Amino acid sequence: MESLRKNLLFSTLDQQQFNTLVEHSSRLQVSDGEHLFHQKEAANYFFLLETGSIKLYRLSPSGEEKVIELIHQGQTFAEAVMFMQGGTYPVNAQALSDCQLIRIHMKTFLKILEDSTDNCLKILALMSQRLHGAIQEIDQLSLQNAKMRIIQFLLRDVTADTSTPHILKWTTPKATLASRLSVRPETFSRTLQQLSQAGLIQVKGSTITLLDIDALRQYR
Amino acid sequence: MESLRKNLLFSTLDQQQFNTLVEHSSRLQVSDGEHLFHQKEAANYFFLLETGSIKLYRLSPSGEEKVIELIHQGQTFAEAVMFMQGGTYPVNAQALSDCQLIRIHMKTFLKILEDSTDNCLKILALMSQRLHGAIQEIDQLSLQNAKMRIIQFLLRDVTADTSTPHILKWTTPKATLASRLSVRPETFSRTLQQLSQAGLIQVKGSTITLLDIDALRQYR
DNA sequence: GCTTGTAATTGACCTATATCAAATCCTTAG
DNA sequence: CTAAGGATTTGATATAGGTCAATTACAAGC
Repeated sequence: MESLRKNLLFSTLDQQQFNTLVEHSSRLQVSDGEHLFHQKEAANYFFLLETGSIKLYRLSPSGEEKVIELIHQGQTFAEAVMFMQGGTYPVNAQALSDCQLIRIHMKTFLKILEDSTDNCLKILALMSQRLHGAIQEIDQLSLQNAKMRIIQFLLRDVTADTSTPHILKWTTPKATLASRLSVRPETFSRTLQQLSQAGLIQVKGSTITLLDIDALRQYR
Repeated sequence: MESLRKNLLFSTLDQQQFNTLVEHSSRLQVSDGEHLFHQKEAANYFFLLETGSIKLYRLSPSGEEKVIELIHQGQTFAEAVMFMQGGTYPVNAQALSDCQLIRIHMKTFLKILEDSTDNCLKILALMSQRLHGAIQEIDQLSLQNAKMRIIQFLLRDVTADTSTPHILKWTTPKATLASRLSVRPETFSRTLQQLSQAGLIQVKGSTITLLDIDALRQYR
């Protein structure tokens, strides 16, 4: 349970608290395509993803899927459910590859929180970060158009260094990324095409090279 | 500071904590149209709205306004900022009418939280509720079309009772509501028109009568 | 009551993005 | 290597909802 200790969320736990937590946590695997949990299912655990990637999605009344978030290794997810009244998962979680994860017993963790405000505050920070992310998302959906959302996504983890071309490679199917960005795969493809033609990026399968970061920023 | 005591957020404070809080809180008014705070402004206070209504909005790069949330009396807002790294408001807050509110000193409240996990957990519950709301919002924006969002909005506080026509009246300018719902005022107007023609609702100025709630539900 | 300014509606038109279908490309199993 | 099946791209077309402009309704002050 090394990876637990390393996670920021648990960093303020004292040794005893940590041991209790470990006792009530277990490692589990899900294979590519399998579901970890479904929307509206009673929630007793939240998770830390050790390896692999997971998509959290919802279904519209008409049955189409919208990816709410992509989880990558090292991230925890579904902790917010701990504090919600219903106590059911608000999304579906499906593995995008073989995954290894640790599931953490909510009740146990809650008990620990009750003992120490330090931990409480830590998790509060996390939650407000999530909330802020969500607000960000809302205004991207409502104020930005598809092209801008896509560019934003491309620029996501570009740091200050704007001169060197930046290479990014993705492992997630394009259709999934498209859903995350709330566009159709066709539109996603066409937009990359466009940017490519404009000389801003270069697409090679699932490897994208950002050629002109400043120009992309301009756009966004 | 009666209204503070009544608010769920502060319900678990003991007398001493409450007094401390009151000492560091003050009542203030903003008149119709005035701003309470702006986006990116350093945040030292969060608020409880006693009377009136407030809109929280953001501006797109191109300067257009998107209403993120409408605050009504009795609600607290901007508490999440307390736990955020930057410590600046992520939205603008503007009064939609003359407002009376209480501003609460974040640092003080944080100190109190540090003393008692009860309060921490309470606010965690609130935050996860907010987060859940935001997720709800995201999937409404991306999975639902304008008409459905509008209907959803009309049905918002319709309870179980589906037989009696439900009357709702709004005090917020239509353009503001439209922005909240991420549609243009024109579209908002036209959609209401449509629903009206279909015999599902009846529009009289800012008073709407829901004539056929079941049919509306059907739609959504 | 008027008059003036703002808000809401209506109409005509346009565009971004969805949809549907077909053509490629890519990966994997054999 | 080859075949099969899914993923991705490309093309053609449709449409929800945006934009712009004109019109009407409504409220506030005189």
